[in-house]
Amino acid sequence: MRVTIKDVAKEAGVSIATVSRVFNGYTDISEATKNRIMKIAKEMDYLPNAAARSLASKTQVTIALILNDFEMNRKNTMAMEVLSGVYAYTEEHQIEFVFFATSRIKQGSKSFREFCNEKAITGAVVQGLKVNDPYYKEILESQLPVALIDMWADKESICSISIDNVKASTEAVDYLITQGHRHIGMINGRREAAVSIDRETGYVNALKKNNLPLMEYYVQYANFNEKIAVEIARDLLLSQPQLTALFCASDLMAIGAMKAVSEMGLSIPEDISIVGFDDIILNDYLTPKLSSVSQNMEKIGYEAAKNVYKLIKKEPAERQVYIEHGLIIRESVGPARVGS
Amino acid sequence: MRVTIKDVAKEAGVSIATVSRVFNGYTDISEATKNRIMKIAKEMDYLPNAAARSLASKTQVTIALILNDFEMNRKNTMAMEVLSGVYAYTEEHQIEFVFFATSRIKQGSKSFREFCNEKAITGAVVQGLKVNDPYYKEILESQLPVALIDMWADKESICSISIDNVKASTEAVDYLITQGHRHIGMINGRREAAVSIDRETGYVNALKKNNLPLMEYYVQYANFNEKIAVEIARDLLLSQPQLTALFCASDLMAIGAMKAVSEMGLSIPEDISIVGFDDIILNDYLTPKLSSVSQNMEKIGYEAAKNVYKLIKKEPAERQVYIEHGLIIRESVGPARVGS
DNA sequence: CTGAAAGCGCTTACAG
DNA sequence: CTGAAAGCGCTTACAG
Repeated sequence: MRVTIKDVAKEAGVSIATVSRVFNGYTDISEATKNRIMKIAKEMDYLPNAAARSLASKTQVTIALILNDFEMNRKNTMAMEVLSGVYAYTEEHQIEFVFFATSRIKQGSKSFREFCNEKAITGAVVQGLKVNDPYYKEILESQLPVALIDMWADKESICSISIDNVKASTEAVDYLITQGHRHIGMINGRREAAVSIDRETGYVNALKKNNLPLMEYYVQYANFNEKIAVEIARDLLLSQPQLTALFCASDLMAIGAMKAVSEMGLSIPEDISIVGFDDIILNDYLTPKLSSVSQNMEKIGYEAAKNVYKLIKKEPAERQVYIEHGLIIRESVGPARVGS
Repeated sequence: MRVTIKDVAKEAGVSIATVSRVFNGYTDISEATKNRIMKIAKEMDYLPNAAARSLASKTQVTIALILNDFEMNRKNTMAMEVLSGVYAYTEEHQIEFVFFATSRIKQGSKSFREFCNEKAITGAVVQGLKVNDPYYKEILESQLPVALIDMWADKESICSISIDNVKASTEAVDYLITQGHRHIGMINGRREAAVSIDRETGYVNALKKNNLPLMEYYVQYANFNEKIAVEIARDLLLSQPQLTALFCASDLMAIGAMKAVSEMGLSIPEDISIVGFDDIILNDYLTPKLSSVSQNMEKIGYEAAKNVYKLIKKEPAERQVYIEHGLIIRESVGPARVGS
């Protein structure tokens, strides 16, 4: 049988209330009994049962990490990194952590409120959600503190965490321009995704800033999908042969673009330069190595957890938190080819 | 405030016991009240609180996934896949799921029993453990049902899940021999790891079966580490120039070996053929693409959960469960170079 | 088929 | 500084 607070209390010759108090860090306990109880508890391998604790306490905090479309994420470790960051924060702060993987279909059968009810959630970090997902609407209607990763919502109980996608994209495209590129295409993600809009804005900003004309058809959408990106990139490069560089809103799409380029018999970066986004591990192993905008997903997860916790404690929290990003220069960008 | 069983009972005009019974699938309830309660519960977004349920019920099953050295796993998605498999099983069977990331250091401060106590664990799937980890010893001493991934323990409460590493390695080396290789080196992982021993046995078996002499110094240990593998592979190839192929006990080490080969000015597979192990996503993006033994970590996670559940229910479970593996042929293996 | 009541392992005012 | 007791949201024999 499991060891309970009763066992420890009996062993220490005190009431269960006293044992409970030492485990909750109350200060009005004599050092002597406190130490004795701690020692006995350690010997008996006792740790308060989390379920009982969360039931009995009105203040127990439980933060959920809700990962949408978790299964689809095999090629990058971003979901894992977010998990790692959220987990690290909850562990450091002794917050209960629960994990929930959902999908469009599952969102239909178990509502966000049902889930929160079931697990007594006090706050959630949500990743991978899209604006047309049922949970997005539910979160907007609920009062529950939520940190939304890579997604914006105008509500005081919600905090958005991401890198500054506009700025990061501007920098990436700026870098291409610095290398002499004047005709830069963009392979963007799903049109509706918040990050797509921001990354496109960044692209446009960079062109404007450098007085380069903005060609509408230079921007194509490949749904964050490698396979689609192959076709989109091929079509774009064939129809716009003056292009010398491609800015891609994800590394997976950049990899697709790279495939398209080599299938066309062109080389990177001599003919076409490519910059990706996310800086997934793969980049370093590609030939050529892919330059990319890096975002620290673990930090994003950590900060997301930190900010829901602020929201839970009703401390002032920013509505939009930006995490620093980077531009990792590798081999996929070179000077623009002459005559272009 | 959250909606509780009381709220639903009041709304439906029944006792909480009745509501509880319909949510626990009792059959001796009139269809009429059952349907009414379900309808009301759905409308109110009610789902039984898991903490209260696990406290009150003696039969509530909670399976933990314990991931050791989770942080170190950035380059492959194996941990994520195991998580995905375990999660899928627990969800399908309505089992409570809890996640716990540990490390050598954390194992020292929170014992396995304390953790199980805290989360009311009825069974655990454990991955990434080493024989000299404190938890390994604790698990051996405990009566708790545990599924150990890639690790063996001779105890009726423990079940081991992995691919048949001996057989898989034999097949991989056999394949190299089929391609004409007679001098095959092996870059193995940590000497103490169970999988290392099995994979080496498989290597030896293949040589024996084909009447090839076994040279002790053909086998080197690189700790499952890419960087170390670079050096080990270089040293091995320099000292044994007759080698035409390398069998590596992990893809990360194979990638290290590939680096060593190209740094030496040799090419793959013309000069040296390489086979890896694990079949991580990276393989498909390398140049040349890496051939490898594939293991379905998601399936392993799923089967691990299934088998702890059997153990929990005291159903007969095998002590050692093998999951099917594959040999994925890509570009890193060619015919042995002539004159060798 | 359904309800009243004890109990799961805790926390926390309330007394002293 | 410490204990007795109510209560958190459930489940489950026990009655009827």
